[in-house]
Amino acid sequence: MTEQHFTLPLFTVDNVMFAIDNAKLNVLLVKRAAEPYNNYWSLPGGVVDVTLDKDVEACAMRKLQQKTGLTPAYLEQLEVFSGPDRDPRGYSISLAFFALLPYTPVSSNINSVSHVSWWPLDQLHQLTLAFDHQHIIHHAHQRLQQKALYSMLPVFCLPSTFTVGQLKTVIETILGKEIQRKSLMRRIEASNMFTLTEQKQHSGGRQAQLYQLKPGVNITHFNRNMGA
Amino acid sequence: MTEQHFTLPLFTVDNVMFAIDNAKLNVLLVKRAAEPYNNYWSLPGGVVDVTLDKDVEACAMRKLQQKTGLTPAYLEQLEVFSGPDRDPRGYSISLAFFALLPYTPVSSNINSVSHVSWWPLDQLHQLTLAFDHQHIIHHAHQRLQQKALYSMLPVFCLPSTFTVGQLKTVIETILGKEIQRKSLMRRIEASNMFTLTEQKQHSGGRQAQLYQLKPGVNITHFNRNMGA
DNA sequence: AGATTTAGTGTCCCAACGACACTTATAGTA
DNA sequence: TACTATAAGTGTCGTTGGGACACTAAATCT
Repeated sequence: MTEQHFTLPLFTVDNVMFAIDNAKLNVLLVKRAAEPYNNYWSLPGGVVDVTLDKDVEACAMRKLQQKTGLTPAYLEQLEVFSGPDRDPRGYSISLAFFALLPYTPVSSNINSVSHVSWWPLDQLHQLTLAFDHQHIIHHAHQRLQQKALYSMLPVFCLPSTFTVGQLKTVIETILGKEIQRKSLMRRIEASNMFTLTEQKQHSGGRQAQLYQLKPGVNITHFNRNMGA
Repeated sequence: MTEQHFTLPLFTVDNVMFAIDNAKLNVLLVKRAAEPYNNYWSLPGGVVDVTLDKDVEACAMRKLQQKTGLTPAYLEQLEVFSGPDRDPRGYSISLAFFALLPYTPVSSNINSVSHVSWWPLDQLHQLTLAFDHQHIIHHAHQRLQQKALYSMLPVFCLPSTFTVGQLKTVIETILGKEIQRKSLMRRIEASNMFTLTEQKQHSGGRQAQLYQLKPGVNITHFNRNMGA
């Protein structure tokens, strides 16, 4: 492995992918298999390949696919983190992405990475992550909480059809506090983003209405405050 | 594992700096003095100097200072624009910043750039800008309008002490529509971000109360919808 | 002194939402 | 079959923020 010395800063992409499992918010991490931070858990990311990636979003998607086998349901730019000290190899610039997905177990037999794993967010402080990835995750989490208050983003943590109860649980998990079911239904109604389907049962209760995203709806354009 | 050889994309920083003059929203542009797009108007920006810039924000500030002589009152990351076609020299990645400043005339005798000038936003469509800068400005404008609705950001287009009337004019210029003075005063009150000072007159009317940002207030953390 | 102009207030109404009690539908179990 | 637990969904009150707009206040101009 050749040690590279940059006169130009190194530009990389990192992904903070969230999913909800077992009523907990999880982040997808990969164990590094190279120096620096060999064997440390880190965010899945990498370097842009100008022959493969039509833009940085495509790069982020490709890296996620390649390193974790998963494809996010939602992806957006979070923020650029930069400086001379965040990578021991020298000045580096990283564009962090923020991604959501319905929880999917990961198989860790992906090439080039020894391990892939979902980690509950509330256990991350026990780990020492590579680079400033702990810091990046913290920012991503804050963004997720912000957006959960005033947008419908959390639906990307659910399958394509879902019930109000499921969405309520997801939002509560993200926010770490309870919300009013009534308020959520009003939001769903007012957003005009969803259609109904048949029915579906749940653990010992009345059957819940299934909702579904209307095709071609831009979910990021709904503004309403909740529990602020 | 084999170390792959990548053609590294060019990473640059571009600044969309807004100011209000003559009841119009203006963008600061510089005339390029090199290929490609020689003599085209463009956003002031450049490449990171790892010896000078402690991070990308510092780079953005330095480039603005160096190319235009102005220092923004507010600066935040906008978005990363990337792809193989936005720069004829090849694959490029640009982090765009979004900046605000009380209007200040520019002197165009800055080294390395032939001209610097404020351009009214509503005249930009008459120009052909370098690269995808028109596109970037469009995004920045949308962001500015969004934030003008639910934050106090527009105060950065005013001197450190200002009147409600001035702020009203600034917001109306940004949004392109009138807002209620009463509503604005309620927002100022509710935000708890400002203190009062003495008085000041205006063209043929009652003297207006001068407001001032409280020290150490993070202006980005006020959420309230206006005119949405 | 009166007109004009801008600053600031008082008040009505409506929309959004938290809170919470109430009704409805389903599964489990006696 | 009835009773109970549980989750889904509704009705409604009260609060809050903000649009609309008329009103008062203070300054300049003629």
